[in-house]
Formats: sequence, C-alpha cells, structure tokens
Amino acid sequence: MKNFDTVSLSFDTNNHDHGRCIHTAMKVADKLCLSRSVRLTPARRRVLELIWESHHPVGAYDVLSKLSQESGKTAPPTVYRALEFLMEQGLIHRIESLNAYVGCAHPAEEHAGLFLICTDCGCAAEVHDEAIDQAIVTKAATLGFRPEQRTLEVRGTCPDCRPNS
Amino acid sequence: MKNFDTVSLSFDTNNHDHGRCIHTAMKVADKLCLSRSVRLTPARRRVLELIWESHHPVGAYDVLSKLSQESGKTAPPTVYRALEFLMEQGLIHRIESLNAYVGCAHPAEEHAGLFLICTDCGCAAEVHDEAIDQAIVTKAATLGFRPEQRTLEVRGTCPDCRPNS
DNA sequence: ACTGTAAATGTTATAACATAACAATATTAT
DNA sequence: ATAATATTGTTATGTTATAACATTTACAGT
Repeated sequence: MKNFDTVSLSFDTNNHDHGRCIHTAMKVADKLCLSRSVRLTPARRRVLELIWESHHPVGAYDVLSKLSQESGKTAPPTVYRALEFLMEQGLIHRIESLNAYVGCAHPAEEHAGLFLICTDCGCAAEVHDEAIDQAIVTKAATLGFRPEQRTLEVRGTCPDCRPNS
Repeated sequence: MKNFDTVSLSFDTNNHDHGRCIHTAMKVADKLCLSRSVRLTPARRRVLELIWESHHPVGAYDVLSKLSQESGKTAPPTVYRALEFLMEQGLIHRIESLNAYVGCAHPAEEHAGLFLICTDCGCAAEVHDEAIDQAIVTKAATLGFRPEQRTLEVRGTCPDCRPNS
C-alpha cells in the first residue's frame, strides 16, 4: 500500500501538502547522509530542495537559473556536481527521456523504479512493482544477460488529467 | 523463439553475417515504406544504412560525420530529419539513456521493446516479453494511469562479454 | 592551534546533442 | 504545365553536459 500512497501523492500535486513532502524528503536526506558519512553541503542541499519543489522532473539548467537568481552567477558544473552527488546517494533520479531530475521518495532502499510520467500535467510518479522486476530479471537471465541498472519510463496520462471515463 | 534469435544475432556481433543483417533490414524498410506510401529517400535510406552498420546505438553526430565524409558538408538538421522520419516509421529506436539510435529488427509490428545494452561491448539487443508488457500494463491500470509510450533500457553485461561463469 | 591531505567549489572554455526559421528544390496530383 | 506539397539546404542558435585547472574549505593527525 505504501507504493500506492507515494503515487497518490505524486499525482495529486494540487491537493497534497507539498511543503510537508519537501520537509520529509530533506530530513530523510540529512539523516541518510549523516549515516553514510557523506556531506550534504549547503549547495547540494539547496539543489535537492529545488528539485523537490514539485513532482515535476526539473532540468539541470532550471536548477542553475534558480541558483543564479538567489546566489549570483553560478556555472553549470556547480549544478552537475550536485546532481551527480545526489544521484550517487540515491536522493534523486534522472529521467532519461526528459533529461531531467526528480526527487526520490525512498532513497534509503535499494530499488529499481518505474516512472509514470504524465504528458499532460508533467508530473512524474515513482512506483515499484515486484512482478515487473521479476519479469525483467527472468527475461534477462533467459538470454544470459546480467542486468546491472535500468531505466523504465512510461509516458501517458495520469488519473488527475484523465477525463473521467 | 524468434526473439531469442534476434537477440543472439545482436549479441553475437563478431560471428554473425552482418552484411546479410543490413541487407534484410534495408529490404524490409523498402517494402514497408512502399506499402505505406512514404518515401524512403536516398538521404533517409543512407542514414538507416549507417545506423545498421552495427548493433551498437549510434549518435546523431556520428551519422552526421559519416555523411559529411561521403557527401560533403552536411548540417545537423539533415540527420535529425532523417532520424525523425525513421522513428515515425518504426525503422529505428532511440536509446534515451545514450542519446543514440539503433535499427529496429521488426519495424512492421507494433511493439514496445526492451533494450539490453552491454556496458562492455556497447551492443544493444532489442527483445520483447509478454510478461513484462503485461506487468507494466497491469500496474499502470491499478494506478489509473493510461500508458501511451515507454522506455525500457537495461544496462549490464551481455553473454559474449561475460567471463564464463 | 597548526598543517598536510583530501574533498568540494569556482571558473573558463568547450563538447555534445538538438531545433527554429526560412530559402530552395524536388515530387506528385491535377 | 502548374499548383500544392514534401523534402532538403542553410544559417543560426538553443539546450544539455563535461574537461581542465585554480582556489577554497573541511578534517584528521599531531
């Protein structure tokens, strides 16, 4: 049921308490970095917050321009380094089909996610499904392929954007 | 068994008769375009051939430079237009995680593929699996999400590159 | 507290990927 | 032949990402 909750939150961008959403994400990030003895520096932390400002995947240059607005001239490497760190720590995911980044709702757990991306409102929900994982692993094994990392992005229409039918 | 054959071909880049591979792909493309009354012009055809030169996904600018070598100065839009056309016709697929393009082995059929990409040799095999398709569709339905298009790319090690274990 | 080392950040430049806009040419249907 | 449409050429620019090297900051050991 937990996954479903996550998804509900993600899709329901107008009605959920997103401030709380961000707050929780940041607390989890703080705790996680502390426990791993890696440094969630102010710059990295701010980038994470900016990404969490919505459930829409955010481009690196969007982050960059916000950063520039609030902290004066900032160069791309600043953002990309922060993104790289956050990805390594599992705090964000990259949406390959959008060249954009989105906060991860449960960074502590190892996971291979599935992103449902609404082409109407632009929101992206990260969900998990054992049956999908299993099917992919099985298929790969059949072919003698050893999977290491994966990208699964589904574009379509989310429940909030769908004319009720 | 057909999928397995396809995959074997794709992974077995050194041993299969790739000339034949290309030849078949081009014939299918010709036939398909004819049947659809769309024009596989020389430029488009050549781009398709270049992409089929290997089972490795090819970047747009790789295609561009080959085209420039053989036909004199060529500009990016030439390549991107051809790629767009070939994608529309299902003759190639885009690998989002690599910003690269790869030939489609069965362009006539509607399909949502899965790409197994070897991080060692760089080859990409397109496979299909009913169980995976089903699991994704089911999950989406459960969440009220209407899927329209999807990207599924698995990076890992292919059988040819794996130390026999 | 001092200092050497490693980590992080700043800075400049450029690479890599992609499209907008408009002109010219080729194809097709009539 | 000609008008309408599709394709290609051309120039410029937009977007995404990284290389390379300088500087600053944090931290561990003394």
